[in-house]
This record gives sequence, structure tokens and C-alpha cells, in this order.
Amino acid sequence: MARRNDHSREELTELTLSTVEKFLETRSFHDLSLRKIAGLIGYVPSTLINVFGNYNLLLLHVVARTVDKLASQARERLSTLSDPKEQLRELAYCYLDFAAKNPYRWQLVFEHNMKGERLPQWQSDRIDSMTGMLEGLLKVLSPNRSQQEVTEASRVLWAGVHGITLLSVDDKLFTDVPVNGKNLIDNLLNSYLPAWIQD
Amino acid sequence: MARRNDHSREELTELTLSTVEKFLETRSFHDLSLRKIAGLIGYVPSTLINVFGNYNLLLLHVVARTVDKLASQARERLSTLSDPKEQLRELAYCYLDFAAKNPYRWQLVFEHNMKGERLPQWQSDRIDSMTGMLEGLLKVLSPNRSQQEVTEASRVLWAGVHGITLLSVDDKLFTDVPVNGKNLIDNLLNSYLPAWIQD
DNA sequence: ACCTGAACACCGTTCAAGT
DNA sequence: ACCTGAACACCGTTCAAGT
Repeated sequence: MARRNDHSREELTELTLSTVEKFLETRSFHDLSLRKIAGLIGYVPSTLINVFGNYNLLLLHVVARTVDKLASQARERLSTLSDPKEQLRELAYCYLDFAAKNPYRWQLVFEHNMKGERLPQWQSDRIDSMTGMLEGLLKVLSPNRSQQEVTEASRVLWAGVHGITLLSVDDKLFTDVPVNGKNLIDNLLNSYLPAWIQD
Repeated sequence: MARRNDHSREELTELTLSTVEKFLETRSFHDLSLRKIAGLIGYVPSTLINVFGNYNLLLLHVVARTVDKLASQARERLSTLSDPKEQLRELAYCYLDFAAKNPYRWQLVFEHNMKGERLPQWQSDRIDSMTGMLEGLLKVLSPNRSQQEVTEASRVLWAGVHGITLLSVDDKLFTDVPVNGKNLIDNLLNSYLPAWIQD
């Protein structure tokens, strides 16, 4: 298709990522490839390698934008609440809702891995920012706990909510056992939080 | 390499699966391919397609054998205990330990999916048998609960343990944040179980 | 200097041809 | 009847050649 200069490097990045996001609205990233993406935007595979480094890093940029979208949705919905207990519950719902509404984007987030390469800092910062929200709320709910205890509780809760979300999304994507994620999250929080707060 | 008849169909199945299992002792299934497996056992890719149907089904057989191994380990360790609370804790430890000791086999179990195909019955039976153990223990610990409550609690606990195991294995495979899975499981069970048992 | 066409070394699957 | 070599339609990445 000959050399093109229709887009700046920045425009090319945006075009690529939003094209992938549109694809992920209806299909899994397992059906996607660098060559398909290149075809969709009318460029050649090596152009995308040039811009993103490699295919895996291209996907990581999609992951990053997805995490950003989830984080901003969460911050928005939490800002309408003042009770930290409600905020924590809302945070868990956010996670579940996001995965339910965007199953293929979320699938990419949790199935993507660095294949032995180091996770870039700009991505680990994003993850820290999400876990930071959870730790902050747990700290408010039980101010006398040590940092160690806060970290541990936040990991247990995150793992629980993540596991529940996995069940729900797998349900949506693969099996036909109906899973009510919201009920499971309530069940978890109703059992776990009282013990966290009082003693 | 010409036609070979060194192995019966059954021997070929066993040879293939144990070769894959050996590979997974040190490397991820992402580094594996049908052609590599064929090369390792001295056969041709189409032979394996002939025996297993397709590559994905071959991998599913490995998944099934892995689940079986975990299940038999769990049954063995549980049989040495009589207190159902201890048994439940041991079941969770089993799951975590197995994943820690066989990270790549376990990674295959949870990353494998049917790509839109229906999960074969022989595999969903295996999963039901594992969740059945958990539900049985929960029922013993709180006999007056409804089946609905038992199912819900077993899903919450399974999701929690699974999420914690994910954190630990990701830790092992990718990042360097130290995660003490055993502590997290204790933390989860110590908060969750009392509420389950008493009321 | 920057971009990419063509080549490379793979991949899973099919099926006609051989035993 | 059973097995598989060769072909097919892909894949991500490289880099020399072109602009």
C-alpha cells in the first residue's frame, strides 16, 4: 500500500488503541493479531512494531487504558458516597460491573502477561494506585491497624473480589452456571468487614 | 520419519501427556506448541491431531490429569484429619501448595479455555467433584444452612482461595512483591468461618 | 532518518496420497 | 482402514532496501 504519512505517531497510537478497544467490545483478544490490527487500520505489521516495540507491549497499552477507565469510573462513583463502608462496597461493585460490561477488555487485563519481561513502571504505578484506594478505605475503617495488617486485608479482599469476578465472567464467557456476583460480594463483605472493623 | 507403529494408541496418549507434564515442570505452556510436542516424542503433528482431535483438547487432557492429581492429593491429606474445620483449612492449603509447587501446570489449568466450544462432560464432572468436597465440609460445619447458602459460601471461599493463589503464583512467575499465601488464607478463613458457623 | 516489503522461522489444521 | 507428508492459511519479528 506504499508509504503513508496520513497520521502522526500520536494519532497512529490513538487510532490503533481505539481500534483494538472497539474489537474487544465483541470479541476476545485471542481472535486478534498484530497483522489483523494492522489490516484494520490500513497499515503494515512492521509499522506497529515500530510504534509499540512489539505486539505484547501494544496489548499492554490497551491494558493500561482499560485500568485507567476502571479507575476513573471507580473514583467518580466513590465521590458520591461518604460512608467508607459504602465506598468499599461500591469499589468492589465497580470492579465486578466493569468486568461484566467489558468482559473481553477485562479478560485481556487479567490474561495478559509479560512473558518473562519486566512489567514497565508506568503499568505497576497504575496497579499501585488501584490497590492504594482499597488500602486507604480499610485504613479509615480501622485506623489502629498496622500497615502490615492493612496490606494483608486489602490483598484478601482484592483476591476475593477478583475471584468472584472471575467466576462471573467465566460464567458469561464459557459456562452456563448462573453466578450472581453481587450477592457473592455482599456475602464476602458482610462476613469479612465486621471482624476487620471491631477488633 | 516414515510410518511408525511403535506405540498403541493408548501408549501414545500416555507418552504425549507425560511429555507435556515434564515440559511444564520448567516452562510455561505458552512456550509449547503442537509441533514441538510432536517433535519431542518423535511423531508428526497430524498424528496428535488424529489422537486428540485438536491441540486444545490435547491440552484439556493435561488439565484433567492435573485436576485429578490435585484432587487425589487433597483427599489423601484430608483423610488424616477429622475436624472439618481443619479439613477445610487443609483443602485450601492443598490448593495453594499445589499451585506453588506446579506453577506452570496450574497456570495451564486456569488459563486454558474452550474458545467457544462446550466444555466436555468428563471435565465438568471433575470440577463438580472438587467443589463438592468444599460444599460437603461447609455443610458439616453448619448443618442447618440451606443448599443455596452452602453453594454461595463455597463459591465465596473458593473465589477467595483462588484469588489468593493467583496472587502467589503471579508473584512466583512475574513480579517480585512477596506474597505469603498461607497467611492470607488464614486471614480469610479466620474472618469468614466464625460467621458461617455460629449464626 | 524514517518507514516498510519481503523474508524468516514459526504456528494449527486439513486431506489426498500412500501403506 | 489407518496414518502422515505436504500444503494451506495463518502468526510475530527482523532488517535491507527504498523513500
